[in-house]
Amino acid sequence: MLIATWNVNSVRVRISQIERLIDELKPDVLCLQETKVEDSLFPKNILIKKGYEVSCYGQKSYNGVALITRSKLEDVRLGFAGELTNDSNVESLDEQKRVISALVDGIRFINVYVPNGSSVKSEKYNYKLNWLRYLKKYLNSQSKRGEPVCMLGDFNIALEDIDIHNPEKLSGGIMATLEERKSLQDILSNRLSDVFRVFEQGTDNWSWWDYRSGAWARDKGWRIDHIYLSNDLINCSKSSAIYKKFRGNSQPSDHAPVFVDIEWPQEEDADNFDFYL
DNA sequence: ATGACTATGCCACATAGA
Repeated sequence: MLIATWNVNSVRVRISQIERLIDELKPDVLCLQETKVEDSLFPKNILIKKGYEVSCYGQKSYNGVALITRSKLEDVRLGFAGELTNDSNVESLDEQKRVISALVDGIRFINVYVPNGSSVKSEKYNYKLNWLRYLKKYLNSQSKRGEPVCMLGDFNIALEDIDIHNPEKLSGGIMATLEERKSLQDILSNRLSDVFRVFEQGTDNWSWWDYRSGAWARDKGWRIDHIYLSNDLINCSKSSAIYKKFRGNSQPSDHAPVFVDIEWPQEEDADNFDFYL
């Protein structure tokens, strides 16, 4: 099962590139962030014609997330309210459309677009930290169902210094403060792992390059787009990579797609298979 | 360097991104 996440920075501007990604990789699950469009204007039909189901949760101009899947989308949950049904505070948080989840082939996909935070001194930084507190509540609530989990998207946090091209200068700033990193680690705790790091331990693996200052040409990026798998799924992972070439497209998103390939559904006797060869 | 690009909304620049 091939799973991909991509911050497209406008689904309408990027739709032909999304089609190309689908034709090239044929992902089973594609999660988009920053779709920047209200649901009635989301270009669903193009994707349906390619054999996909689409569920989107968006708004005009800003934010917006979507799930695009080959298999049936089940138990779709929109916003924090979709999971935290008894929390009256989530209504105002959901004014920004940043989280959608669904069951696909028995896996709970949680597609998130974490707020950027602007700068550490900004009020938006507090909004980000509060949003992360609710993401933890969300995970705590959904984990009671015992579903295998794939939480993925644009986290707007570089977890380690090796995830930033210039940690000496940028560590401690927005997307790389101790507070943000601890918040995300706290959400992951012992239940979710960054699957990219199972296959690649080095630096210089970026998923986002600023449009400005020739960041792409100079390869000065950050790795802020992540795929987290629960322990049962980590054992099924076969590969994970950043599809860097899409950042080199003409009129690109500033993010590249990230994907993971997992063995799913699991082979019945996978452990014994080698024995019989 | 409170900058640089890019997208949106409503057609002028302001806002947001990261």
